[in-house]
Amino acid sequence: MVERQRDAERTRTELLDVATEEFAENGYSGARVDEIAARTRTTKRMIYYYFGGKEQLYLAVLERAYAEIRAAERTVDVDHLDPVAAVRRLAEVTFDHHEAHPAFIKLVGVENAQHAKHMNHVARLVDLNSSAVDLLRGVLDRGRAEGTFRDDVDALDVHMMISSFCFFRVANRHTWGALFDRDLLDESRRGHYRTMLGDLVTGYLRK
Amino acid sequence: MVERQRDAERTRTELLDVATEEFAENGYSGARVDEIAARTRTTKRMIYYYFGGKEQLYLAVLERAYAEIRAAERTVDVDHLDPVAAVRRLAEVTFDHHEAHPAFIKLVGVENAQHAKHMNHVARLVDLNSSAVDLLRGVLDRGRAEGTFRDDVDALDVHMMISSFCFFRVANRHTWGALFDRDLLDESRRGHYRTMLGDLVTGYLRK
DNA sequence: CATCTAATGTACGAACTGGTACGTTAGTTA
DNA sequence: TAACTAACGTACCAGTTCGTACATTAGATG
Repeated sequence: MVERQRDAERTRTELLDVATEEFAENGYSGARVDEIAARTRTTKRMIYYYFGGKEQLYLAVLERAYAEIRAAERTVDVDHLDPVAAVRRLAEVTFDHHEAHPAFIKLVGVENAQHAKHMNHVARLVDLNSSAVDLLRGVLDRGRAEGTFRDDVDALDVHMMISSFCFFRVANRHTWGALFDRDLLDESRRGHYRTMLGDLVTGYLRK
Repeated sequence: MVERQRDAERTRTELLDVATEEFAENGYSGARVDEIAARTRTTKRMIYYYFGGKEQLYLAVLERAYAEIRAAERTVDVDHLDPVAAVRRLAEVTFDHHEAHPAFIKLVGVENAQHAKHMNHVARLVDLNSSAVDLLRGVLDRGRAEGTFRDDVDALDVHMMISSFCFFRVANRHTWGALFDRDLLDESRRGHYRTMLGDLVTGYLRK
């Protein structure tokens, strides 16, 4: 055995990284504690030392995944764009995020499969997410005041419209490949789908 | 022990019914063969007798679930409607189907989690599904010829647009309930979302 | 440099879980 | 009604998997 080096932070982070992949790929019950440990430079013992157990590790993974994606979203500056362009920009950012974070999408699926029972224990997640919708709500208000947007639309509905398109494309990639012989993530169609989403949303919003 | 009655068909069907729920609810690895058997009037032995094993049982479940939903779709008659109304009708049928078959939606998620590796062994599924898109393609052609629809739209893309909205609403119900305190399946919002989808799709298609 | 503790490694057990060997019986058929 | 087979039940095994008891050590602290 090579002489070990101690680095609590590194060990914790490494466990989280590997666990994220493992849980995303295999689901909660499908994920193997031994497998996670084997793919790190530490041992299974450390999962229990740092997190307490499989479930708490999963919780930590989930929290970090959401925190990362919402933090990135908040960096978007839409105030200098006109409402139509701003909505399109937000849709594009969501589109790009989903594509860049397949593990996150899978974790959302895993959590829904469990009726979001773990999520309820992480109050911080609610704040994180509602702030993302607030951004969109502001743009919609601006568009309404300006007269460009219809005034019967709800921000959360628009957020769902955008999310569903982006989510589906990543989440159902494999069944679509098998059933329709179409790779929804094929690079050559990326621009097409990105534009399509923008058209869809702005088309729906316009008076 | 009560005297047993023999009924091969009933036993098979009962196993499939229970297995559908079990796999949908717990995923492939999360599903328990013992649990499935316990919830039927027969024993675990019969799973191996009729299907061969856990994996083949899952395959049978998947195939039947897709067959059911596509069969229902084919009953829709759109030829007597004008293209716009026909598209709206197709969207509504898909919407209703997704809502009425949550187990099916979950199975799609489960299968994607496994990179659709089982689906590839069921050639029949491909035919089933492509025929559903053919129906839509016909309507789009008609609308184009008529001059109502734009002529740069692909039927598969429209199908995805519709599916993603319907799928998301059911699949991500729980995380949305937790994060945004909104029950996407709440009965009071059902009509709203159904209309919204129709508006969205027809709005996108119109010239 | 002696001491102490956070951090780490090893070995193992108890429960679970998919699968099977083997025996039994309901209902059909000659 | 005797013989036969599809249908079914019981008991058990072997591998897996989460979790833990216990031993060890790197590096900080005084």
